Amino acid sequence: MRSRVTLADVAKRAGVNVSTVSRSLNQETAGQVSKATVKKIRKIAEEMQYSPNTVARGLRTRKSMTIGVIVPDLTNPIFPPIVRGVDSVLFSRGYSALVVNTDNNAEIENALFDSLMERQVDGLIIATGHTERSMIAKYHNQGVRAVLVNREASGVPYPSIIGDDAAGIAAALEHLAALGHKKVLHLAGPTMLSTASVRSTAFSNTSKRLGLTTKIIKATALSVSAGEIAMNKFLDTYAKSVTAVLAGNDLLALGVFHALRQHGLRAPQDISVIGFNNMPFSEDFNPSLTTVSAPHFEMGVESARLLINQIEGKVTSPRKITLPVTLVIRESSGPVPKK
Amino acid sequence: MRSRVTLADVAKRAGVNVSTVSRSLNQETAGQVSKATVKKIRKIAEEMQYSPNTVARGLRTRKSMTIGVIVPDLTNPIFPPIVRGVDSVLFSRGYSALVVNTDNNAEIENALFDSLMERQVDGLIIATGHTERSMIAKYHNQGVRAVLVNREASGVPYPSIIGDDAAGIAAALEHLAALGHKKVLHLAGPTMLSTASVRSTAFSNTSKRLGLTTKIIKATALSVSAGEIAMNKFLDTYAKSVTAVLAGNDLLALGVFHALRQHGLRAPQDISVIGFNNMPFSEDFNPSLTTVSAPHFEMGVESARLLINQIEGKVTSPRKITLPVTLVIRESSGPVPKK
DNA sequence: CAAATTCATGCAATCGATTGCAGGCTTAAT
DNA sequence: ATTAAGCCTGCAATCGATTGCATGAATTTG
Repeated sequence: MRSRVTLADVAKRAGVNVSTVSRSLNQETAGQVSKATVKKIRKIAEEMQYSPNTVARGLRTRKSMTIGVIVPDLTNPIFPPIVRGVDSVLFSRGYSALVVNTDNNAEIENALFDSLMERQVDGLIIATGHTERSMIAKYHNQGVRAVLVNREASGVPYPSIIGDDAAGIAAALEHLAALGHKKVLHLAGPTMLSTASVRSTAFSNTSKRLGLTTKIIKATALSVSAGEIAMNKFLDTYAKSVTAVLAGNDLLALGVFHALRQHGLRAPQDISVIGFNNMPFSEDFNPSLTTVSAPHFEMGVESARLLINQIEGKVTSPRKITLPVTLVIRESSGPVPKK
Repeated sequence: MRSRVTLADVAKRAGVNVSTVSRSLNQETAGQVSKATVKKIRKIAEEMQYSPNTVARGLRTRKSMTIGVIVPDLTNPIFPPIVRGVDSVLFSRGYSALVVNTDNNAEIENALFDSLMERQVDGLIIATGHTERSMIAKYHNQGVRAVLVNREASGVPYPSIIGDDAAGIAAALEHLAALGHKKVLHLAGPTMLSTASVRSTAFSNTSKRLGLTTKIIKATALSVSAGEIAMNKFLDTYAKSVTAVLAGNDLLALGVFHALRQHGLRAPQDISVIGFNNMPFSEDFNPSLTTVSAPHFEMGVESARLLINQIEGKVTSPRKITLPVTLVIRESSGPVPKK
């Protein structure tokens, strides 16, 4: 890399001290310098194409203008929209995002956390459901500023931004009930994941209220293959015991599609299927997936706003922001099959 | 953030100078310190949970251990695998990735570039096809180290890692020819995108070799909606003039599906459709998409390797790495319809 | 045993910014 | 005209590491 223009270079050319250049170029301190000098220095800096060295500045100011974003796996299509939402806010405020993937592995998460701390990030946006409470507690003990996104926050000292999972589950079940379904399966994600347990609880509550007969099975991960395995196992023994399945997320729902196909069953003719998230391309699945749409981009936006306000001490942030979700009805849900 | 343990803290506790601590903790300089001292200092550092301040180190060493990764849009499903490939290498070598999205907008790209430079990134991984040659030239003039990924490199001073697009297109066309197709449409991406023009050229060459009759239309972007619009327009006037369409990528192919549906046509019964990339979930489309599988994760891996080797001056890097692709045959391609 | 190396450590400069303090100069007030 | 009160600007410390050079001790060599 070619060496870049420094404050000292500009100062020399302008015949002033570096401190004057620094003050002239910084919005808040420019008032301390005469208007004429500011104008002259800005012109020279422009000509020389001066641009500040963020690393040097960060050392002195103890701010890196960098935010760590911790996700389980960028390859899961709900995360890119969140990251882009985060990014849009961060960039406009002069921050950058350092995105890391934990693969839901505590050891990796620890290593990544250390790496982020060494890089002096100013805060953390945590989108991993898996993160155990102890890990969060550790962050907090170290005085790390953070917000949680797409993750429940109970008993945790950080604010969180979530979609209204309970309302989404309720809307989905009401939709099924309206279609005449009485026996519904819930394919839940692993309980260690906060979204999974929240949705699972909402499922139990709502189905009780609606008077539905239910079964609940658990997948070992929030992935297509885990969903497929769990659903296959279920179909092997209980095939005709339910007329609909509500999956913990869209990937699990996709796994359900695969399993149904392997059992010669079709959605929605034999069994209705509903997912959660409205992930990109879920409308293009075969059949197109009825699902609960969560505002992932906005969740990213809100989490970044909250974090930065917290960092810059602007406002006392709310404990929790719940964003509305909407049920998107597509082909995969239909009336109860006549037997 | 709580203030962290510094070298000086460790030095004081150990009763030595900071320089001794620094040398003891750094692999390459530990030899300059007596074994006993090294051992003692490492123990103390461990106890105090010392971890280096990357910002301070970076200022002195003029290395930020950070790499800028420039993509058009993380939301396009081919990029997350590339980014994860990049990340896997970077992390294991102690680097971090700063991922930015240009949305194929030159102005934004410029701003992002400046921001990356201010952050003293050690190099760039460029995955934007759009980047004009002039922009690349600018990077090079500033002495920036970079590699291109998923992007053609002709006439450009940086090495590049690409999939074997020509071979992929050839395989797809041979597959179509073997199915009896004689009249094939190519739905190309905008020519300003390097992958689009490479694939377009390969299409022309191969179809000539195979003696196919062809039509070529262009979408205004590599997106579902752009593909849908272009294909709808084509179908409005030339509906029955081809029996197959080879799309410039999977998103365009998905747009083709939409347009076909709107015209009451089905793939592959009426028209066969082939995409490019084998993006995640393309096997779950309706119908499942025949496509050319490109090794995106490996492309990310190789690009990161190349860049780091270049930065650390290990080897003279090759000008170009071409990774093999494979045709994945699924439901969307079938024999020519009997009329 | 003296001279020459080698070894281990400390001192201090450096990277490129920001910022508290001081001093010179201008302007205003008495 | 003298003093007080700004207004600008410069000096120098600082952030937390790395590293060239110097120094004194330990070891080797002749």
